[in-house]
Amino acid sequence: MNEARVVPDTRERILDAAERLFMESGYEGTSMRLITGAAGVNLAAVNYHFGSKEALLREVFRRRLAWLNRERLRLLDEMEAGAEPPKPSAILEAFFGTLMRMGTDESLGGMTFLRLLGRTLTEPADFIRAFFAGEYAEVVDRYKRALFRALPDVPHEEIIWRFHLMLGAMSYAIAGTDALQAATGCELRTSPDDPHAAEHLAARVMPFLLGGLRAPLPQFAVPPEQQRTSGPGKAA
Amino acid sequence: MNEARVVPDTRERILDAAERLFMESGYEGTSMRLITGAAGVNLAAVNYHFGSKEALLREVFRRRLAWLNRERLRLLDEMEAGAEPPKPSAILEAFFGTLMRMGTDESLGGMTFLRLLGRTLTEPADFIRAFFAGEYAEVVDRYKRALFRALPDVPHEEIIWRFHLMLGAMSYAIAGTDALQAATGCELRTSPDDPHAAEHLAARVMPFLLGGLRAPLPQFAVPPEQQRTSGPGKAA
DNA sequence: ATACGATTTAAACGAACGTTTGAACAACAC
DNA sequence: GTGTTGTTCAAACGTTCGTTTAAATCGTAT
Repeated sequence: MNEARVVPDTRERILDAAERLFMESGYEGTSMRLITGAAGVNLAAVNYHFGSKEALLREVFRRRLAWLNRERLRLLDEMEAGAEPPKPSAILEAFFGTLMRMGTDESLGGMTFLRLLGRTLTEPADFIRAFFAGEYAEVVDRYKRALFRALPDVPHEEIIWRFHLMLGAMSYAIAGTDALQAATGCELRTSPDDPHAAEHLAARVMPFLLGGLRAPLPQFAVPPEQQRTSGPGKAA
Repeated sequence: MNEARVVPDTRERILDAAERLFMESGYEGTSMRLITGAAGVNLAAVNYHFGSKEALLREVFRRRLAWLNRERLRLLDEMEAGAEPPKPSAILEAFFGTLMRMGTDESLGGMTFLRLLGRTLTEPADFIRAFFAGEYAEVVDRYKRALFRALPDVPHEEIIWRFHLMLGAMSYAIAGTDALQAATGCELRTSPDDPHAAEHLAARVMPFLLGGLRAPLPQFAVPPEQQRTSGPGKAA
C-alpha cells in the first residue's frame, strides 16, 4: 500500500525526542544516536523518514510553526477587517501573545517548543537561518506593515529596530538559557515543568515590550523618509 | 628561561582567530583545525598553550571580560560615591553603554567580540553557562542591588525580570544573528565592518531599554515582599 | 500461500573530531 | 662546546559523527 497507512508512531516519537534534545543541547550538540536512543527507534530511522539531520530539524519546526503562522495571520486578518487599524498593543498581543499561548498547550509543543524556538533563533548555522527566514517571511512582513500603519509618526527604520529588540527580549526570555540566572541566584521559572510558566511569561513580558516600543525616539537625526521629522518625544 | 620571554604572538593569534570563528559559527561549529588554520599555527598549539578547546573559549572571553567587569564596577562605584543613589537611566547607561563602547574600540575586541558575546550567552553547553555565571556574578549582583535602590517601589522580582529582558534584547541586538533580518529585508547593520555600528546600536537600544524598564507593572498580585503594594502604575 | 511495498534492523562506511606523542628546533646559560 | 627550557611540528591516536547498505521483518492485497 502506498498511503494513509496506520503510520506507526516512529515519526512522531523521533520528532518529540528531537524537539526536547535540540532544546536541551542545541543542534550541533545533539547526535543522531542520542535522538534515536531517546525515541527508542533504530539509528537509521531518521534518515529513512526524514532524509537527514538537517531535514529532521526543519520538520521539528514545521510541525509547530504551521499552527503559529496560521494563527498569527488569522488574528491580524480579523483585526484589520475592523473599521479602524489595530493599535500597537493589539498587534503585539496578537504576535507575542499567540506565541506564549503555545507554551500552555502541550499539543502545540508547550514550553519545550517555546524554549527550543528561542534558542534556535540565535543558532549561527546557515541552513537554520535560511529556514527561519523562509518560514517567517510572510508573517513578519504583515506585522511589520501593520505596525507602520499603527505608528504613522515613527520612522520605519525605528519600528523595525524595535520589532527586532522585542523579538530579542522575547526569545531570550522564553529560551531561559540565561547565563545570568545562575549569577543572580534568582530562578526565573520558565521551565517546561511549571504549568503556569506561560502565563507568568505573558504577564511579565508584555508590559515590558510595550514600554520599549513606545519609548521616546532617539535624539539623532531621523532619516526623512516619511512625513513629519519626529524629534525626541513619545513614539506612541 | 622561565618568564618574561619575547612571547611569540602565537597565543594572541589563536585568540583572535578563535574569537572571530566562534562568533561566526559557534563553539561546536568551529573545529580546532579551522582555528589553527586561520591563525597560521600548528594544530597542537591550542592544546599546548591553553590545554583544551574549552579552556580556549574561556580564555577568549576572559581576555575581554576582565576590562568589561572592571569598567562596569568602576562606573558604579563612582556613581554610588555621590550624595544620592544613581537613577535607573544612569545605571543602565553604565551597564549597557560600557558594553557598547567596546564595540567601537578594536583593542577591546570591537564588534566582533560584541557579537560573539551576544551569541554565546545563549549557547546551551553546560560549561559555557557555568563559566559566564562565575564571570558575571559580582557585577550583576552589584547592578541588581543598585536597581533595587533606584526603584524602591518596584518588587525585586519584577526588576530582575526586566533586567533579564533588557539583557535579552541587548544580546539579540548585538548578536545580529537575527533570523528575521533576512525575512524583513532590512539590514540592521551590526556588522563588524561598520565603524559606527556601536554608536548606532547605543542610540537605538538605550531608549528602548529604558522604556521597557519603566513600563507599567503587570496587573496580577505582587508578592508583598516589600514596602508598598504598588498596583498597576508607572514603575518609575 | 504468495508476492510486494513499507518499515525496521544490525553492521559497517568514510570523514571529521579533540587530543596526544615524540622528535625537531630555537634561544639562552654555563 | 654541552645542557636546559620553551616552543613548534608532522603524524598518529582513539572516538564519535552522519550516513549508507543489505538483509530481515511486517502488513496487507492478490
